[in-house]
Amino acid sequence: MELSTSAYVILGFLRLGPIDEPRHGARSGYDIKRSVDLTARVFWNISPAQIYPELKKLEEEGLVRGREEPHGKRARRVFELTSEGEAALQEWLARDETAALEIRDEAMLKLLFADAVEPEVAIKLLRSMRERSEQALSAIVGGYPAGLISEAKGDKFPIRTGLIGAAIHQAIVDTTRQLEAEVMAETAPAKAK
Amino acid sequence: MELSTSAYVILGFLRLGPIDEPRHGARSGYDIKRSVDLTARVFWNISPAQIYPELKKLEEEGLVRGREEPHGKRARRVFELTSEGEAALQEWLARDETAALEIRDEAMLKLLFADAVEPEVAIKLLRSMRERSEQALSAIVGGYPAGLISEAKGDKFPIRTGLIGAAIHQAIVDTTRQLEAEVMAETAPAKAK
DNA sequence: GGTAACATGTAAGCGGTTACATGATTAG
DNA sequence: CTAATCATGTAACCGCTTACATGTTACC
Repeated sequence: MELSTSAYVILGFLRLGPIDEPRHGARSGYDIKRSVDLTARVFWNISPAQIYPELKKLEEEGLVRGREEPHGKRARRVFELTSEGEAALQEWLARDETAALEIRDEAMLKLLFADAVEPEVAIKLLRSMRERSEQALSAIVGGYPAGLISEAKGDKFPIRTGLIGAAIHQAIVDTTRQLEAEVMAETAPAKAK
Repeated sequence: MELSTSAYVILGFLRLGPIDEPRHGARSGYDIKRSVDLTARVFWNISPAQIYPELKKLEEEGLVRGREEPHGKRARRVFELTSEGEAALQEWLARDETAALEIRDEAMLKLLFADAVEPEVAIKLLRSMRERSEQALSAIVGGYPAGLISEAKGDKFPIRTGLIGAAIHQAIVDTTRQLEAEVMAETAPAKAK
């Protein structure tokens, strides 16, 4: 039985359980989307249009179990892992394959070609890259409480994953700051001597 | 006139000119693919199936100029930027918009859920992440001579972009190594005391 | 009373990959 | 002689995003 990566994301978050309010393991599609935005967004994204059909498929395959749990008149369908679902998740985690890493960064791309434009434009590029990573950093710090909740439940890896994300963006901040200085020094060499 | 990001990648590499053998500015679709693999792969990828149709479109729009330049009986179609193409590239570079950054990393994803499995599996995950980035680092170092060629032509940003890529992967190597040690210490607490 | 958040879904489209097809040339 | 590289393309498919549709509840 072949599952898409998105399927495993859903299984994984159902296992982690609610990130913000610790009810029990059961979660809605909406909750999953919110959790992804809170903890995984830096390295993975998933849209509602993927989540809902995927949950249906997973239920048909017996990897998750859903039940209606409306709040008043507001529809709400919550899911939890079956033992088959947990097994599928663990099999995926242990699977011995080199995991795919894909980065698509328009900013780096523009920087690569920045010799075609004035240094001022390049500096702007570097600055906006830096600011983007600074924002990502505070987003990770903002998601830190969510990690703490996981940790309270005995899950230590959400915070560790956040650490890696933070290190990546810190590296970008440091390097772009350095390059900004370098390019600016070339722009105004009149000041030297 | 709206262009896709892939279109700008092609324009950008045509402007940079040949990365490995400095002929003149003209380049084939095949060359573009090779250059991307050599210098931009860490943060952007593009497949032949995108390049060839896009070159045709760009020629129709007058942003590139192509001519046949066969090597013996082997077909070869080389392109160079028109002044309109150069202008389009510069407009894009200077355009004031927050550039999109998208990361899709299965390894990080697995790590996020690693509490579901034995610590040994998590350590394996961390190790393969580290090795992946170590490989990326040597790929960047391997592409360094290509950057030097650009620099010889007066283009300084290819190397600078490489510096950022290297910093990112160095950060991953450092952080995963640290986490490996941390998890291993928890696995074998018997040794303590 | 209005806006934001909660909540679930569908349809269309597109950007991109995989696989295939074809053939020439060079290096070992 | 054969494998690798050079070189250009097409067709099919698919994962994913955007946009849309719909209604509820909480909060200011």
